[in-house]
Amino acid sequence: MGTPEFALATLDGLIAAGCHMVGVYTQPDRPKGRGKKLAASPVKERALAHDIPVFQPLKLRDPQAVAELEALRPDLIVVVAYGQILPKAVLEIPRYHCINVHASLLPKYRGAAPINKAIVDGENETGVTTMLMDVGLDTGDMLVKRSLAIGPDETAGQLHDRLALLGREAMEETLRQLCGGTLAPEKQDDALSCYAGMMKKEDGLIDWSRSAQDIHNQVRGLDPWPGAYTFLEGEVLKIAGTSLDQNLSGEPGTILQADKNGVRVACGQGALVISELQLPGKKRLAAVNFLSGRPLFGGSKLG
RNA sequence: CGCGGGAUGGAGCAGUCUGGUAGCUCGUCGGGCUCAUAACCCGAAGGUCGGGGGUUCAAAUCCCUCUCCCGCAA
Repeated sequence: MGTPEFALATLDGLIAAGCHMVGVYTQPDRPKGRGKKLAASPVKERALAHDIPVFQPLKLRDPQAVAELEALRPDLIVVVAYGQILPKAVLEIPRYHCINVHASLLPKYRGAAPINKAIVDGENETGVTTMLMDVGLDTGDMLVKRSLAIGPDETAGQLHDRLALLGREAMEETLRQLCGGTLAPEKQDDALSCYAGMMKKEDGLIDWSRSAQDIHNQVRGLDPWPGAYTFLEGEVLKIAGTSLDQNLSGEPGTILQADKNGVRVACGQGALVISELQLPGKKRLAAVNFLSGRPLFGGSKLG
């Protein structure tokens, strides 16, 4: 069971491992993109390409959906970013377990947006954890953990891709242990847990009174989605590709310099160097190109 | 048919409403200045104005249509 791109690596791993998959569950096709056209999830497309039966129940709680799943008689259910909470009735179906791959070092960052939140919080390490699912949200006993260091300028998109691969590895190791009978479930320490709720558009609004480091974390943690933004003369201005300049300072939100090297903006502490900017209807542009068509001068304010 | 913005020399934009010699900031190339430079000065090359059709003496500009890109919303 899985839905977004993040789940593809693990799905590929299972396919490569030669697992016999009786079915793939994914979220129903939803209106997507500009034309509001129905779009299949990445997992659905991959499953179809491998001739694996696809199931897309609107609600997994629906007794009919539960019965349908039961009829498949799965030995094991692997869940990666499926997007629906599995009810107790479903958790009890497989002969062995329901195993989930989660993109954080549990018990930290349970929930929907662990990758983004870890960066926004300025963490320098994260990872993936596989667990035996229970009725709680990412609260099951942990099985295999893999960690990696977060680069100082790494974006959520980059980290996402690395963690997806790490997740596949963790899942493969978990399967080896399962087959070898060496699984060693470990309880989570709830006292150390924290949750990463779904990211919202508003989380991208920049508060220039915060430190340059904090804003830098926010920008890369929300890149490529939902994106960090501020306002330029009443227009939404998305920014990306930031770095720090601790030698400059000024009234928060003030543009200190704007040239081919980037747009330097004063923050509560230090300054932020912006190398990519984007206005509504325009493409994301490198500072040098952006400034060619839209000159910015020191002294003007953002926000 | 969800709303909206856009496609103009290599890059980013203006010009479109009020049809009539293609403009700006960069980049590139040549020359100059300088101990030197991504700095400054002078000069040059480079464009079927996204594709197709129509109106007109004349279309980047007006009308129809197609393709692609992006913001919002989901």
